[in-house]
Amino acid sequence: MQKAAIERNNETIAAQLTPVGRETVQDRVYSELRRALIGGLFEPNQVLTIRGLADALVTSTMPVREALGRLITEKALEALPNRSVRVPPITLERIDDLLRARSLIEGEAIALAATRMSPRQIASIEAMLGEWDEMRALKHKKDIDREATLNQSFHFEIYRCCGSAVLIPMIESLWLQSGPCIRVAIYAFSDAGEVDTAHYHRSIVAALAKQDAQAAREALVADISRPFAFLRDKLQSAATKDQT
Amino acid sequence: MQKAAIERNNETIAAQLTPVGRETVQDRVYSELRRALIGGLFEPNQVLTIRGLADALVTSTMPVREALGRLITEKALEALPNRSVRVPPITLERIDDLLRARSLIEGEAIALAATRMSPRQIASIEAMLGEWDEMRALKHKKDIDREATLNQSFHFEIYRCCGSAVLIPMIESLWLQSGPCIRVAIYAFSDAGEVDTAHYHRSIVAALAKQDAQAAREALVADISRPFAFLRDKLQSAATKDQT
DNA sequence: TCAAAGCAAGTGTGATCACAAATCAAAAAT
DNA sequence: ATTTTTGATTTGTGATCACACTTGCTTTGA
Repeated sequence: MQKAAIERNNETIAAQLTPVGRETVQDRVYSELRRALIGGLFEPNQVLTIRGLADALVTSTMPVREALGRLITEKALEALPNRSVRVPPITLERIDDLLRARSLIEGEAIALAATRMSPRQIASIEAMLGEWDEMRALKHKKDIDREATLNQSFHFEIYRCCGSAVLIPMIESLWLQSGPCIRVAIYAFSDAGEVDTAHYHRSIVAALAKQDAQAAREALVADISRPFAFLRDKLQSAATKDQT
Repeated sequence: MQKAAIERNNETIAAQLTPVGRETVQDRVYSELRRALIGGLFEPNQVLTIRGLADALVTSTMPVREALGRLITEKALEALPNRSVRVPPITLERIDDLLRARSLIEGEAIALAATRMSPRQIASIEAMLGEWDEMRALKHKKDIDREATLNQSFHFEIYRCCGSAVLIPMIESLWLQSGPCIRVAIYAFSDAGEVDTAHYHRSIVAALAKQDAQAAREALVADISRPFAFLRDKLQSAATKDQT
């Protein structure tokens, strides 16, 4: 019996091959819609139809309706009484509400991460920061999508170190909910002149490197407050203008 | 033209009729599964099959699979790599993780509620407390289901006053996730002798009546920590016993 | 001229079917 | 006796269809 030999052979094969994964269509639809939502491809109040999305994604309605259902339970989308679904509208209350929740939960996550991050993990984050600067220096034209993606990776790389399997999905849900709002703010930013966004990220990394949980929390809150505050002002001025 | 008369007639009819509501089958399945989960009808590690649930609920597979998908995104259920779904297992890490998240978020919610609750709302909570004692005094036999339901109403009545449409769904998700754990603890409680659960709730109400946010937060954390701590001890002793 | 009724296109929901993958048990081979 | 293979059953996934409800427009009636 060549059991050991066969076993060894299988192992060498396994070492060379990369797992193929068995992502379902529904998963791909879900990821794609998530990406679109966080990226702000859909604007607030826009209604989405199952068949419309199915056509756009070139699948049948089945995976789409299940993905939509999941996004609705995460409050990333909203089910109207008409049974149609839309991207939730932006209101002042919702902005404040989201910012408070994000400060609370992401603040806790980064405070936990501050005491747990290994030097290797810190270095990884710092490298990211450098790459970021590089990109920003290179292209004078603003690449908002790339910027947003990098920002997302930066934050979640940190959050992943908090060691909480409960908090992280909640943070993902919060990003999903604030995605459309943030994107509106970002676009407004690029018109209203640039702020030094890099500064915030540097102070986050500095606090993490010192394992200073409180400083990390404060730096993070300052970072995520920025677009919310901007959007808040924008909405308020729009509201007062409507009154005239 | 009798327009005014017709209008008046319609209004009187509308006043007598109660809206019929348009709950879908999927919604009912979802609610039912939620109830079962929070109530601890399913035990940790139990796998659920779509067809099995569909038969039990007397519907087709369609509403069930969508409800399951929603529960999975809320982390109330877990999707195994086999694509089958089970209720998540209890581990020590998960218990601590859930307790931390619940203390953080529910603590924030009650702190917000403490500054916002109207005297009328406080009175409503107090009345609940009385009804509670009454029930407990009446039946010497412990009615765990009723107890749990009342506890749930008590907490969410308070949380609803926090005025955050973002926090409340997160709390619901957390209850869903800790439901099976808690139920295990509760059952163990009833064997291990009763603790004065009423005391915790009284101190919560007292803090709310004084609008003392910090005291309310602390009282709440003490309240929700109790079953978690109990369960934690139980698991740890079981683990050490396994080692022998 | 304007509101109400009627019609047609579009949309979500649930049921059913086909298919592929997983699971389990019995049979075969070592 | 243990392992492997084979085959039957179960299970999740995706597609399609039927039905009910909504919506927007046209037509009808006052």
